[in-house]
Amino acid sequence: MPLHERIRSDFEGRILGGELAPGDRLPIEQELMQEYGCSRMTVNKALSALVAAGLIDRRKRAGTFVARPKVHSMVLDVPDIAAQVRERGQDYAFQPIRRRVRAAGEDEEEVLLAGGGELVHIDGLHLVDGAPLGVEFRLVSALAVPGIVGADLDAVPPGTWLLQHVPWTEAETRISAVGAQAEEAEWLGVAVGTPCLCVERRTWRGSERITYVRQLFLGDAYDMVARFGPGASGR
Amino acid sequence: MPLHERIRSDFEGRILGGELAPGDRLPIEQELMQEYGCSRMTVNKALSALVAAGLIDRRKRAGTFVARPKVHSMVLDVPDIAAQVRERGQDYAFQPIRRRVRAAGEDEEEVLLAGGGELVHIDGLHLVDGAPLGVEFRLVSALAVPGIVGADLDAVPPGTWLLQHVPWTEAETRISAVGAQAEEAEWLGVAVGTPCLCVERRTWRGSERITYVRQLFLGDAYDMVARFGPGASGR
DNA sequence: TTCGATTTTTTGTCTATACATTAAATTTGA
DNA sequence: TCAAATTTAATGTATAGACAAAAAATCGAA
Repeated sequence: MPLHERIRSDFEGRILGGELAPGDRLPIEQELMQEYGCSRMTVNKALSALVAAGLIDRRKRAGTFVARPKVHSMVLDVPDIAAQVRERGQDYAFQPIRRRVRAAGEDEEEVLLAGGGELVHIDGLHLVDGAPLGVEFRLVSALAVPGIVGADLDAVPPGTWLLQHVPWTEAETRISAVGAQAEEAEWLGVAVGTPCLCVERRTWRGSERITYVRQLFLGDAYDMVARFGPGASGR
Repeated sequence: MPLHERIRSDFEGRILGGELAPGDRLPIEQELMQEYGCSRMTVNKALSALVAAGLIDRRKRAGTFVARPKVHSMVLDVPDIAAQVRERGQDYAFQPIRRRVRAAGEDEEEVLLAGGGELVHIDGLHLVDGAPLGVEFRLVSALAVPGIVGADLDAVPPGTWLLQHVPWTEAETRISAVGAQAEEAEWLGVAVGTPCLCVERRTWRGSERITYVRQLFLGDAYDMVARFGPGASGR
């Protein structure tokens, strides 16, 4: 393990373990140079990494301090549904319901997404061992993702297809609980009003909108897990 | 803007904008030194930051490449409910329902949490402008958080109190959708079976368990937001 | 040809030093 | 006394150079 990495993880451990509390002061770089018998650049590299991770704050002339936790952020594992289901030894399938290419409607969301072009509108069903797990309503910008128009989405669910074909994305996910509406309930094969986990996601590449998706999962069959901790900031 | 920062944001922009696609090769450090007229350490610092952000991969002898997006993880901002509500200009209050100090029950979760000591059991209601937003059922280890026994939790919700007093924690959150049960529905003032967002969280400091909480939020009044992208790794 | 050893290229780490920047601490001046 | 100017202690940025480590590329021999 490189020295700068050792210094970093030393202090990471002390902070996460509670030995160093928020507001506590860390030794100055000169002292750490002596303690670890290394140059200032090495110490600085270690501390810079801790700054990037949000664990410490540094102020010129004042020193280095354990940061107070600001936003309590966690890493949310967004499961690849197909992989997750298959991991449990069950069978996954995506069943397309509808698919058309159309112009954007009145909705501002649709107008922004289309960006002057057309929208590919895809509805489908996630199936586990033949039983519905969730329904999905998706819009994709034909301008931003030209390949989507001719793509074969019967084999691959559109989410997976997009992940493989759209290079780098920024996304925002909104999670809430709703009761299934009439049409949704019918597809899912449950009573109207059955609690479902609603996942809405908007995706960008740079400033260009790629897709909007709204997924409705049966509440008792699906849940999401998030972690917060030392492994959270790293990838 | 420092030079290393400029180099970093240059490439960040090109990658996020799609100009550089996953798998594309970046110039070697020597070329970047010439291009930016700086030393190798400066180039290296910029590229190291991009590695930390997960935007690029580097291999010795092979070079530097745009990374393929890892879609499985997003950053979930676990909101301090009180702060979030007040930000919207509404009034937040926490109404304690029950509070007692007791021994752990049969449940393995409770035994592990107590760790040989007692448990502080707190039930309460989150109120927005006087109306229920969610109910909360919480267990705190009295051994791990001695201060909790005498804490005044009428003014401050226990979640906020813990955040302020047990700073750096590791946590696991499970999110699902459920229908409100009889007692819960009564406290929330809704019909039994109303869809609710269920948030379960276990929290550690190091290997010591701190708290377990199960929150039930009205589905139409509360949602969670997660982000994936360049801003995700920062805090 | 094909496997194994050697070379070469590129990144990874570290040093020692220099000067810039910021803000706390101190001194100065009215 | 209090506020403005100065000093100073700490971090921030950058340089040039050295050697290490890994893996792709090349070469050599069975």
